[in-house]
Amino acid sequence: MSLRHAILTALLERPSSGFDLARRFDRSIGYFWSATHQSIYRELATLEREGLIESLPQPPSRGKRKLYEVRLAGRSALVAWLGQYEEPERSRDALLVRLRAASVVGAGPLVEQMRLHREAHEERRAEYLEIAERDFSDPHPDASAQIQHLILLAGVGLETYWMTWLSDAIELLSEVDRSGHAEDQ
Amino acid sequence: MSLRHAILTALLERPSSGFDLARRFDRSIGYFWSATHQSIYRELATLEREGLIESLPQPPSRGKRKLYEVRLAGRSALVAWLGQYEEPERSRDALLVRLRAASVVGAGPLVEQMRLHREAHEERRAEYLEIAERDFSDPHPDASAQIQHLILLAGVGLETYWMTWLSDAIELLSEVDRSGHAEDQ
DNA sequence: ATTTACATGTAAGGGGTTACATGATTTG
DNA sequence: CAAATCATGTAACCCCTTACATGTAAAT
Repeated sequence: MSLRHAILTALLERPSSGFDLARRFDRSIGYFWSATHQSIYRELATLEREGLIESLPQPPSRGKRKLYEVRLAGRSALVAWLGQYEEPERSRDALLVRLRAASVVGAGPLVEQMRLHREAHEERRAEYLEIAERDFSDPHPDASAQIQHLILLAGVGLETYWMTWLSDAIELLSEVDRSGHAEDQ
Repeated sequence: MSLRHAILTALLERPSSGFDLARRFDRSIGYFWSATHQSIYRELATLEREGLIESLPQPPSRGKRKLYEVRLAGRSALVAWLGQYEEPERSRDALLVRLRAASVVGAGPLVEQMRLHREAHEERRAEYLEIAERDFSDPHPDASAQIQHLILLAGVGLETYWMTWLSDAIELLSEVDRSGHAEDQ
């Protein structure tokens, strides 16, 4: 149920088309809730059917921009959702599952994969820092900007965390590799 | 595709029933890939149909334990999967989506939710530390134990990270609340 | 004998991904 | 006018979750 509320949030800030939303997701809400254009279009259709958003009147045709804006019912639904408590989800990380498998059948090419993951996290971190500098360097930000900055910093911190953990992991796996393989246990 | 490989890993360590796996997942692989008993039973059935695992011959009946073990093809499939590179997934966190919404419609009861999340992360962290002390205090662990310890420490670090970030976030949101609401922007 | 814990499943539905289809607009 | 880019959608499938159904074994 998060995608629809992410969409409502984005549309409240600025009426947009599905295509716009897809692009905006890639560099803001998408840090913590990525979405493909297909899922966005589907959710937009559902939201409109339910009367939470409406498309600005334009001749509807396939290749034409279709702008949506949030109706009052949509804003209420968002506020209501904001009030619902959800337990924190357990994270799902295929790399950790691979590492767990490596503890049984040997690391194989996993160390190299971890190096690539570390690079990916480095790049993502750099990207976030760039955005932070560009969009949140105002010395007297309003409340909204402060919160958005905080969210971005959550991303920076997470990427940093994985970078350091991966470095430790790579080091340990390399040592283990040198001094007898896991398979031999 | 991670669940099946998590299951193969667990079964390689010890032939188990679906019920066993569900319990073992709760306190090991489940740190990074949780699974309900329903999904485990379904995947076990699929794996058996595909010939990657086999059930030990016993009169199959509904309320009776059904032990599975991994066949050679299953081990090969696991090793093959281990060699496949996957990009790191973007994390999905409904709380961050809520916070993003709060930057538009105001924080409302979100601070209290964040306190509860912080508590949940504290508890999970304590749980992991307990397991670490109980299972990984051997001064000369073998390679497999070292890797499993490393995975557990990834969990500890993540929980710690979210605890500190949430503390910062709660503090900022409280300040923002005191000095004029986000809604008023 | 009944309750509780153990154990295995089925069914429906939600939400997401990948692949594919199609039209409109801009640029060389 | 051809190609690239912008833009909206459909269809099939995958994996997971929630709710429900059912049977066995141990404890009181």
